[in-house]
Amino acid sequence: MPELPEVQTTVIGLQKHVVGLTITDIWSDLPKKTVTRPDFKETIKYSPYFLKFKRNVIGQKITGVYRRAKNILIDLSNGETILIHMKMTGHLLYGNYVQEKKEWVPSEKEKNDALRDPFNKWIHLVFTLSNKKQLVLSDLRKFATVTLLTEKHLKDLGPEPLEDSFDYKTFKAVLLRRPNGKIKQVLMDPKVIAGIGNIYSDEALWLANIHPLSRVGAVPEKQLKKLFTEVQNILKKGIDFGGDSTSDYRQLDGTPGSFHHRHNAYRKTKESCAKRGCSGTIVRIALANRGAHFCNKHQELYI
DNA sequence: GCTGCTGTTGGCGG
DNA sequence: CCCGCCAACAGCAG
Repeated sequence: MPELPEVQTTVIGLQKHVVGLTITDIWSDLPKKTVTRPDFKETIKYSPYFLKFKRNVIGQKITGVYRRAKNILIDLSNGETILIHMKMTGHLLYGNYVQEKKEWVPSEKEKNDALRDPFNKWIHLVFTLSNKKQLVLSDLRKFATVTLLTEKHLKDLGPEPLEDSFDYKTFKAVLLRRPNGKIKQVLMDPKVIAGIGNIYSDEALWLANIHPLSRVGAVPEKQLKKLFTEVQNILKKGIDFGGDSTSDYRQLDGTPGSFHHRHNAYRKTKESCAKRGCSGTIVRIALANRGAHFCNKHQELYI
């Protein structure tokens, strides 16, 4: 599940490998679904757009790659920017590929066997680059979207939690816009803070000793300060470990990250709490159509 | 072979 | 303001 650390891990790989290369061709087996119009929030999102996208992208040099929230942004020499959102099971891979029959597979000269991992075989979009290698999108559940960036895409996003300007004052102010909201839901809302999803919200709340159903406005200052610190710590740790590969996520070279070996809460249901001196158990509840995992002892509920 | 679960985001309705 | 529910999809456990 790509959240901020997974997207950042991929962006770091792209900055190292594809900046300076020119896009020479684009292929997709699901052009209408994967490459959406920039106004994809509207009803006509599946109308033909792929040809226009190709005209704007083929022949352009990649001048820079960066991240905003969970979006990968690829700057082109003509001033356009490609936006890629990996949603739940999408991830980008880079290597030597060939098309056999309809499917794209790593070529014989590709020595990196990680690209042959079954999680990496759901290829629905291929950028061929000027060095004859490919940048491909593998996406088992076909939810990822690619388009050209417009102003509308990023305007409602909350602040970036790892930027220097993101201090405790900002954190408190954005959270308190939803004082009666459940703290886990508010943390995951991209309009409040960018980039935090289910995994990292579970882990940050475990570290900060706060129950996920706590009301934002009822959490004492001291605990809120700790949460601010732990949110930043856990996101940085996710990046340091190359992201989380509990599920489909893989780094640009096809290898799994290793943050999922460091979980204390996410998907630890029924296990003993790992906090020192805590005799609690990790439990799972449904919250906002997904799972919330937390320790039934040391995470305090503030209502 | 069925059901439910996995999770991102925007949209809709109460 | 806050909540629940829904859609897109495919694999997997039971």
